[in-house]
Amino acid sequence: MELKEAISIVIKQERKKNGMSQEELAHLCNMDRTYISLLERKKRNPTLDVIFRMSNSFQMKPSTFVKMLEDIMHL
Amino acid sequence: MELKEAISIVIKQERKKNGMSQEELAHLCNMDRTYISLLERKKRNPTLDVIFRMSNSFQMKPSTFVKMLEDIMHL
DNA sequence: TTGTGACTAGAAGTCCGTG
DNA sequence: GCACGGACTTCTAGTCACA
Repeated sequence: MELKEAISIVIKQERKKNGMSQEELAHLCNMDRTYISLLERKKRNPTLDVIFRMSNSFQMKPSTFVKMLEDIMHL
Repeated sequence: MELKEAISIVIKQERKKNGMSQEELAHLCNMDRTYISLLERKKRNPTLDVIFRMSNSFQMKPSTFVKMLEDIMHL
C-alpha cells in the first residue's frame, strides 16, 4: 500500500465523518478546492505542512492522522 | 515555533542520539548528505514521504516522529 | 564534518474552467 | 458536489563543487 493511497483514504473518511464537502474542507485548510481533489485522487505527495493543516481542520493531532496512515499501511 | 524549526531540532537530536554524522544518516535514508543539511538548516518543507523515510532510519514510527514535533511546538 | 550557492528536473499547489 | 483538465507559479527533491 502506497502512502498516497493511505492519505486518500484518511482524507475522504475524515472529511465525510465531519460532513464536509471538498470545498468546505479546502476553505478550512486554506487550500484550493482542486488540491483536495488531487489528494483524494492520489495525484499529489503532500508536504508535512499540508498534513498539519488538514489534521487541524479535522480537529485531530497530526500524529493521530499519521497513526491512521500507519494502520492502513500496516506499519 | 515554525514547523521547519521543529523538524530541524528533531532531526539533529535523533541523529546525535544515534551517534550519526549527516553523511551516515544520509546513507541510511538513501538521501544526499546536503539534503539532510538543508533540513537541519530549515531550508525545506519536506514532503510526508521524506518524513516516513527519515523515521525509518531512526527506527521509529512516523507518528512518533510527528509526536515529537507536536511536543516541541506545544500542540 | 558541515555550510553554502548554484543548479536542473519535476512536483507542489493555485486558478481558471468543463461535464 | 465532484472528477478532470490546462496553464501557471512557487517550491521541493536531489546533486555538485567548494569553503
